[in-house]
Amino acid sequence: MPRVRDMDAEYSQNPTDQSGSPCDAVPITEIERATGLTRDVVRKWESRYGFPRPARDEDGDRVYPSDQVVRLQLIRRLLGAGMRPGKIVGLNQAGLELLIDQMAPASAAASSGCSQPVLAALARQDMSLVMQTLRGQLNRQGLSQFVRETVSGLNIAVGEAWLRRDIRVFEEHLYSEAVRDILQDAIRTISAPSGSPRVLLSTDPGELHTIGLLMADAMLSLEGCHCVRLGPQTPLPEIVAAVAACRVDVVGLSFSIAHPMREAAQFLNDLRHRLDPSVEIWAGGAGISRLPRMKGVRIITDLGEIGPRVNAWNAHAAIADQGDHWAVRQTEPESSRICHMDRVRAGGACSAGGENGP
Amino acid sequence: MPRVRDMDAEYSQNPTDQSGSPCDAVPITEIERATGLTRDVVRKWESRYGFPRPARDEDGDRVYPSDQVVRLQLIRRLLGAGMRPGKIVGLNQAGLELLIDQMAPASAAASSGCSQPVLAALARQDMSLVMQTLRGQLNRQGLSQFVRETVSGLNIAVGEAWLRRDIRVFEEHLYSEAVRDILQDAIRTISAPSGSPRVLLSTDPGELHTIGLLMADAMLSLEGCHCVRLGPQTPLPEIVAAVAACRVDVVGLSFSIAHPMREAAQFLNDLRHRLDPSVEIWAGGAGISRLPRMKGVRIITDLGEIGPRVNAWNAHAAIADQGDHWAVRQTEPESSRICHMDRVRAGGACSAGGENGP
DNA sequence: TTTCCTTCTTGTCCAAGACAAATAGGCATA
DNA sequence: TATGCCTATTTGTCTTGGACAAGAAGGAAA
Repeated sequence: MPRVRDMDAEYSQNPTDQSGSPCDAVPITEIERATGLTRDVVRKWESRYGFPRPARDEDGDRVYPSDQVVRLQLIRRLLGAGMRPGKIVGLNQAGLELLIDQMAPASAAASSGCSQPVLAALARQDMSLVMQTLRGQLNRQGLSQFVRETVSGLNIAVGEAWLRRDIRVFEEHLYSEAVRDILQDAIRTISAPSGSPRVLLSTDPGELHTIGLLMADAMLSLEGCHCVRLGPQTPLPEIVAAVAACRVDVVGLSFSIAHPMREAAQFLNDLRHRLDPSVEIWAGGAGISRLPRMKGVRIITDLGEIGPRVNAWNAHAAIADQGDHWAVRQTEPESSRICHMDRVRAGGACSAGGENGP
Repeated sequence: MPRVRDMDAEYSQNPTDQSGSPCDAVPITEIERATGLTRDVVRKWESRYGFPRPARDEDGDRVYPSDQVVRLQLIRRLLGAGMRPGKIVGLNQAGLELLIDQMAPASAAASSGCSQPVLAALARQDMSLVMQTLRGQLNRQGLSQFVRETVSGLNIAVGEAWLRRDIRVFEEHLYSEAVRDILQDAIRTISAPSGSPRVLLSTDPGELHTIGLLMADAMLSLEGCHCVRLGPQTPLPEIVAAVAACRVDVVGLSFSIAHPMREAAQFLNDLRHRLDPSVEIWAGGAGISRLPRMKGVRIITDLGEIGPRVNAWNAHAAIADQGDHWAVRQTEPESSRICHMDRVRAGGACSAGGENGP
């Protein structure tokens, strides 16, 4: 039965915030953006688990108090870590935080390397110290190790620090910008104008985490690949068009945890069907960590895989150039698709989650 | 009434695509992605205008033939150019293309400066030529003029070229990345670690166009300001927290045309009420072009205004240091708000609708 | 020409339910 | 103890038909 927009006093728990501030009356659209959960899901949770329990505005539309938004964000992260909605939706904040604590009890990532000093500097908004520390680490380790270890670890550490409320969202943003700055600068200094394979980098529409993309760009550039960056939010048909126009050999995509996995799977599937079979798809990021295996899509669970992967591609290309292109590519042993995609999960490339929303 | 999932033979126009290819049986989720239109809108059009008219799969779910997807994409473009749905939804493909052709008949912006060569190179995806042309122009003009004239003009030219179908969305993305690259590099070379005022730069949540932000960053850095970049999509409370924590003097915000104006107005209003009165708000971008004047918010209509504005701030700060801070600030003549804020529209860059919403 | 007001258009949200795909849990087998 | 299969439950996505406010258009008055 369609709802009737009554102004029943029953719903009068409206916060009557006399300043007119919107922060305690978040509309459902904003929830979608802030949490990555769809409207339908949020409404279903409400009816199934009794949470969230939004107030209503004068039109009868749902408006969520900010503490419920925070709880939804915590739930989203726990979901990404493998929890089931039935177990955690409806837990109060203390319960959620308890789960979080006992889930990532000082993970190795957070305490290794230069995570501690960076987090500390971040918490004081001392960006020059952050930059200095990162640059120092980059110079010590070299770009490859820096990306694979330091940035990966920091992404996880920052995400966990947010979860633990050690740092705030805007500090996460500051971190993102700092890393973006350093990576972009480093990539610029590598000149690989005509290497192979040619790789197109993007994220699916709705994905904003560009750090993962930059990390991939760095690793690929180091291997001599020619990277075509499309930036975030490229619609599928445009990716297809760009692949043809720019004659790329590989499409690299990054998915963050903030994104519904279902969509990522469908996106990859559609993309696979629309691309020439000779174009490979390499997908990475925490958003696809527990994706069912798909034919014709390579899941990159660790940035360290990129080097060997590029070498393999070039080897195949060399053979293919002597004819028999397809046969060789097809007989590629399927087992080479490693499946220890456990770790990285919730911690892969861009799990820092600093953008979209929270 | 809730639908009943019947398998009525009435709907048997299902394309029975034996290859299983999704190309002629596109689910509604894919429509959302491919067109940027929401499910709700597509369904409403179906009931209101009789288009699109999807087939149904065995579950009773809508599946769209690919030609209808194409028509929806054309409609989306015309909508972005200001047409009304009632006039164009339901037109056949020929009618839609006719409308597109007779619109956008080559504007002045597209033919000035180095727009022509850049557009031509872009249409061939010759990114090294694009970069070379832009860098040359930057060196000839200097950063300030380059930003104010070349980039501004190109943003418009690229947007119009997209409308005319001279370039595609992915080529617009390539342009964005190129400009981002060049601007970020140029900004890096300016060192102004401790200048004043300290400016925090962000966009409201829902805003993705970062080029405008980079342009502002460039202009501010040239004037010796210390810029704190928060990146796009920072929620309002986080901006407030960041202002306090980073002790900034000015908050700079960019709004693109793709954003509903009333939201921008409300955002600015809320922000104004939550910030300390001594913190100024400078807002720019085409999204606020015809905003009613607001107390305590400076509208920047032209990037050229930034220089004088910074000078004025520093002069006021000097006076304020001798007391009387507020009185002086308040008597600033309001008339300095020029109104030829037409250009810069959407930052042109990503206006193509590569993102989520209509 | 500009400003105001009314009417139409159009996007967003709602409720309640249907259902498939994913997952968990039990049980038998190697 | 591990592994595979099968059933029961969970959970996300899609459905219909309608309500409604913000926005645009069109017309009248200044």
